Amino acid sequence: MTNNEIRVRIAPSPSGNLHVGTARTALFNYLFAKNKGGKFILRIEDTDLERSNEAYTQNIFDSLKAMGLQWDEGPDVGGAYGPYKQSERLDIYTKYAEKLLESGHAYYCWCSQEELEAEKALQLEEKKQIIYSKRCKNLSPEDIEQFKAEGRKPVIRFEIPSRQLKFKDLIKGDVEFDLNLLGDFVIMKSNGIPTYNFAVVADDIDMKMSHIIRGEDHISNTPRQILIYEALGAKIPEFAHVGMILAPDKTKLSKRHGATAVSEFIQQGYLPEAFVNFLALLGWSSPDGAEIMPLDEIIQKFSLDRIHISSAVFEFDKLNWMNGMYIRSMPVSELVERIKPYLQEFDLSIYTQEQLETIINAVKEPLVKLSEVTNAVSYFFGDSINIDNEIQETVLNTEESKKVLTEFLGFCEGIDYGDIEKIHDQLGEFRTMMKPLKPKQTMWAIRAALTGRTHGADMGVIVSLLAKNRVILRIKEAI
RNA sequence: GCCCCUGUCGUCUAGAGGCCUAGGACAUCUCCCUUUCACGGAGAAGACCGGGAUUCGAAUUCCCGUGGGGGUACCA
Repeated sequence: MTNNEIRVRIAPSPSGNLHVGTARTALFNYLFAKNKGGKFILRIEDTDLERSNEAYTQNIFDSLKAMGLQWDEGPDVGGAYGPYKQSERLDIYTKYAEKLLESGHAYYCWCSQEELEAEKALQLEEKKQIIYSKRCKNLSPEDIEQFKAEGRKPVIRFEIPSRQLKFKDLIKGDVEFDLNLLGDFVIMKSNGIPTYNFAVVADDIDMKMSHIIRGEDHISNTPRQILIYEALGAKIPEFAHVGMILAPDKTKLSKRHGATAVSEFIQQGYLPEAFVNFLALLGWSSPDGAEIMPLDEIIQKFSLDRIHISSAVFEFDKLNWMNGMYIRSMPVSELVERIKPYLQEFDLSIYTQEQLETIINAVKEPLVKLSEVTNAVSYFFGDSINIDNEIQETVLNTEESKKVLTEFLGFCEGIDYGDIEKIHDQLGEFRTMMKPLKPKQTMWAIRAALTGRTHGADMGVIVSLLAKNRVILRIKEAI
């Protein structure tokens, strides 16, 4: 392995299902790695004992896999730089913290929560900068004994030097911070668990990350992290901060805006490949302007410099369109398989696989989400159907419709139910027979009687698959 | 409050000083196709946040203002 190998990671915390924002960050990392022949690593950041949950970890695995973002190293597949779960790396952080203590970059702090809050309140009142006072920086041995006697457990704080810090972000460009505005921050909590800012750096060093591609909500953490790299004498990776994904009201995307987890979208009937394609276009654009592209094509075309600098609003219109495109272009046999979970309430055994494919083919056009197929296909099942009042009134109860259906009842006898093309011809004949009624009037009456709807699949398919008995039954019921 | 990031059609975006009469996609509207809905095809409408400055020339550079987002934790 060479020193300039590209290694990137996605490091979600299992305190919720995989969020679309995290998913997009994962995607960008994956695309970057694969485009450069590098490695994509999954690390689970479960140091928040309160909120972390095994079920969420599983959801993260499943969602990432569904999107096709297979990781090269991770908790389940292992790798040379494991373990890949922070809860299994606790001793590593302790060692790094001791190093920082020894080198004088960090110190123990015995302040209680209450003392800290009081300090903050005072600073607020005096309109001063809200910064930790460093009061524990130079404690006498007596003070420390005193604190210990009180049973206090210390945290470890990292000391911020007094200077400016500048770094080059691959997306944002130069970013500069005045470190005098930053307070000495906690790297080890009093319970011996590292804080986020410390653990990420320790892990990213150990796991040899070359690039850190993440959301811009981390941009203000970056100076603290760079300081730790420096203090540890480690190589600083390249940073790339991607704009946030916002809800249509331009606030942070959250539950109250509807689905936020990848798994929810998939459940609703969004195809993972369509979802991934859509996500890629949320902030990134291909050099040739192409929009609908499979993952491997996106990998080929991907580069960090085509990531848009600002945040993006997540709207459903384009996702819906794109999902429809993927549904329509998918081979029917595969589509049927993907659709089956949404057909559980029906007795599929009444049709052959071929017939099922014919049905799906006939109803797939207007589908936006797979879940809509349940309703789209319902009149192909069962004997009788329910017809709602409006259709009954406006379509079936007219004189013309009665006439059409009565005529059609007789006509049904001679239909060749096994041949859809022939049915088209025969329906054509029937329309001619019914002149001067408009073709549309004729067809609507039959469609309404057979399906209870004014729109739906091709009539040839409907008549053929319903077959003689059910066609006659439904026509009779409608008259 | 303070700090950081950011602002092109409703939305996603192209755009790196003249190629911009600002391009594409989705959504919207109109028309065509048609046994319905759709799909598909053709077209329309629609944007550079405001103000200064630099320049022969600015969506593109720089300042100020303003809108939006993020951070300011013993959360990640």
